[in-house]
Amino acid sequence: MTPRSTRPTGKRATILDVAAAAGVSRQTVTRAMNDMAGISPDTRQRVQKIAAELGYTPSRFAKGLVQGARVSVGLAIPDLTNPYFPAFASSVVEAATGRGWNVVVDDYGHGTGSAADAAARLAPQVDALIGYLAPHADEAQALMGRRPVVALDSPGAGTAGSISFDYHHAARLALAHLASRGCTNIAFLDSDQGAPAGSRSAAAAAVALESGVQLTRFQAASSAAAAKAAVGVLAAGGRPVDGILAFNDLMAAGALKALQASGRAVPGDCAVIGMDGIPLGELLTPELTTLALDLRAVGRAAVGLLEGLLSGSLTEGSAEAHLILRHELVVRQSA
Amino acid sequence: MTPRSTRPTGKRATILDVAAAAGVSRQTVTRAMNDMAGISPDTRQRVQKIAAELGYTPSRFAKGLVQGARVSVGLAIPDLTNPYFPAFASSVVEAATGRGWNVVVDDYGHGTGSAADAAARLAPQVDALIGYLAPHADEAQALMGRRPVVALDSPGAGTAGSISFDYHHAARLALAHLASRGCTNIAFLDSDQGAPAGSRSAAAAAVALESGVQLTRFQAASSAAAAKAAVGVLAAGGRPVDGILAFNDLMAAGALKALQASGRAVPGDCAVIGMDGIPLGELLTPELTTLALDLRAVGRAAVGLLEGLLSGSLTEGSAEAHLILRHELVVRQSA
DNA sequence: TGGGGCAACGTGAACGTTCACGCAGCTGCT
DNA sequence: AGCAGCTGCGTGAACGTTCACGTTGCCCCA
Repeated sequence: MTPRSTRPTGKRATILDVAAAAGVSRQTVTRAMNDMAGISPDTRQRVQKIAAELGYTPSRFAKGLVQGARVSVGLAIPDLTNPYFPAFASSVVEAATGRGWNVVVDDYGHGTGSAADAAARLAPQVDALIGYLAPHADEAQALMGRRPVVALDSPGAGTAGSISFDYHHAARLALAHLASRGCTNIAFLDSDQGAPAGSRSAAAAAVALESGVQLTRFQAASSAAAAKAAVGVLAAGGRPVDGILAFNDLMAAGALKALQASGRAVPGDCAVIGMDGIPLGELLTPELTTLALDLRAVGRAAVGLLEGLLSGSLTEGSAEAHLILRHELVVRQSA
Repeated sequence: MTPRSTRPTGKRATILDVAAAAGVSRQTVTRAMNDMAGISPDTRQRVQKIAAELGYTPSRFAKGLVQGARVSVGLAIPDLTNPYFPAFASSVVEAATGRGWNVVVDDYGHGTGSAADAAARLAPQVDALIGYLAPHADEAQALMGRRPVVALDSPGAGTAGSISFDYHHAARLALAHLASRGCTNIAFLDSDQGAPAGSRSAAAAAVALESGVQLTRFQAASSAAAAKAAVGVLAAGGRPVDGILAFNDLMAAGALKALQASGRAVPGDCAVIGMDGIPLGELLTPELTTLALDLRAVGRAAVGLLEGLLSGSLTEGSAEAHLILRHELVVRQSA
């Protein structure tokens, strides 16, 4: 039917197939497809039409091989289901798209995957890597070789760049606020995932000590359901907690639900502070007081670091390549 | 310092640099790097060490050129900030990762971008495309040529595959439930984005007619804040609405907030039904009654369609390539 | 009438891998 | 002694593009 030229029907069309079908050379096809000069309007149209008919699509590999590659960055995320991460991912994608880069996302939360698996999958495909990689950030950097890795919330890792958070500062803000509300028996609801769990509760404990606040720590998986269950147990037994600081807003939401389910008023009987500052917090009842991060700034910073590292204007491991960001207390209704 | 061989310091190391430094041939380096047979353990180790020292990383372009490409699929999303989309994206990423594919994500919601922009960015980079592309699905398919596109919620588009939703069915479920609760003056809070806005409100209107329910339709942007504002206006004037069906859970959450802010009880004074069934709904107070989609199934289905289309076991445009999924009513507290 | 210049098109080379061979040298069996 | 077979390694070719030149034909002006 359609004149398929000599192409063996089944393999994809190459530039040579188009050239043959149009009776021109490779280069002329290139000129037509890429809107380059040095070709007559007639020929251009004719070639484009034939290319479309043949279903010709230039090979991104051949193109990448001969032209310098377009930067593509890997984004390793533990769980797109936790609203914190899409909020972060969104800002990374935005910043990357603005630079003409593209982003390959890997969510290693499904099944039993670890950050190391994600890094292994991404490494052969990308020029740089951003991610919540703890506790496998070093392994990820090894897999990437010279190519830069920016690790989030993974302090002390040997990656080219990193962004960490000042949990001492966060704990100070939160505990001071809870104390000023009259809370005396405060619980720190930590996540059992990621690396710096130890550092976080250590920070919270240290700050509690200096400010003379009674602080107990307990752990749960980083989800609303797990937090709910944990707080349910907590609320049931012993001396009642009158303030909860959660490791993220999702866990705080779960805590809220559990408290309400057990008939305790928030913030009346127990105040709750979250962490992250995701939009979810404003939708809850009561609206969530939280330690907010400027999430768009975090994504921008990560991509900015990568840009510096890739261009060489930032040397890997240098002080400027390791940012420490601070949370800000946003007081709403829950505390 | 380190013996950099003849490599011009600055260009990236190639397989030839490694071969020269190790005093072996290209092929032996290949054998060492890819754990192939036909090489002595000693040589393998030596070559791997030298490769690491030189920071050698095989070019994914050269590799892709000579071996059949690893499938990479584009995922075009309007707004990662709306929790529906990460939930969907998460299941797509999971299904794709399971097949050894990788996923390039483009969020075209930032700035003034449209689905067409996202498709244009992704087209040169991927072998297939999944996305909420309305109303530019046809354009996206054109950009992709023969490569398959699976469009979501974009019925009637000329894409190779599609997944649509039965809004008549959804409207029937919701309106019947609201009617059974005694609601008589119901509002449909539609989104002003995407293509099938018309079809959705048409479906709702049709169903309202058959069931003899009074239905007014109003529109807002697809965010909690916009929904809040819209409902605020609605609640202020005229005859009070006693039931709201929102286009998605995020808008429903906004509606909830607005109603409560204006002192109206939910569901006492006004019932609210959302759409999507994202986890957020369970965290709200009252918990959100919603028309739920099995989101993981949607992602699996999209990737499954793509697999069929890529392998040729599914012919593009055939009936089996166009799925229609149904929502299920999950009754919680808000209606 | 010669030739400078431009428009339109073609050709060798290069990008960095892997594939499919080929070729030594050694081992062990008949 | 002869040779098949294995181990370990090397070489030409191919993948599909673009870059940097060449080459042709034609117009126009001195």
